[in-house]
Amino acid sequence: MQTPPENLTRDFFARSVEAVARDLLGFQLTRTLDDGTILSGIITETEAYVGPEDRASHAFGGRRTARNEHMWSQPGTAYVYFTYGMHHCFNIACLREGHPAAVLIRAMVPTEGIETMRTLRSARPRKHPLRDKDLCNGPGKLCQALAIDLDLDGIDLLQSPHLAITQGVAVPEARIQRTPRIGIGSAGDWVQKPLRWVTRMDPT
DNA sequence: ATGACGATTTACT
DNA sequence: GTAAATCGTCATA
Repeated sequence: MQTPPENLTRDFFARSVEAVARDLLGFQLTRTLDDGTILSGIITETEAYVGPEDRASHAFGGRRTARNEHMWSQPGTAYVYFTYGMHHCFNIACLREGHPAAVLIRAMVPTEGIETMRTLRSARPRKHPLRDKDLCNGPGKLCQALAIDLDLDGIDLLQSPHLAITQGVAVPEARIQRTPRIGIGSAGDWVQKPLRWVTRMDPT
């Protein structure tokens, strides 16, 4: 019998977004649907959006709008946005209230509720059946697989019955790769900064 | 009011 | 590798 996963504290998110992005690797993300279905997985890829100085951030230059309001919220708040007319992305606010920093959760390895995730990911007709490894290996895919949409924008991850993060396995530095962020068009110096963290959950 | 664009994904050549 | 899908958001007017 294992001890239940330890819930995170506010302090975990009240740190630099880089530290949180790194430490979230290996942690468990759990979504509870309204019908009680549990969906969860182990986080394997994150990105940090640092603050007003970050040209790739929605909050660059101190922009504060209805969409990105929850980047500015207290640490542990979900920031969910809709993009490309069809995808959602899930982030978590970090550091402190009033400072727009957030970690984008880009990918996870699904561990529970896989068949439900496959159904959610196949809402639209699909050419080929989805392999497990393709369910949550991208920020839009992960949101679709977990039924994360704007309803969850602004929720507190330390309080929500719908979405939670719990401590998982420690991931050693040797298993972590840092790279520039994905999909950043033009953001000057910020394009190249190594603000993406990736790990592999399968043995090498 | 309008237009360009996007922290993406999928299918096709 | 290239392109289409698809629409809310934001800056400009």
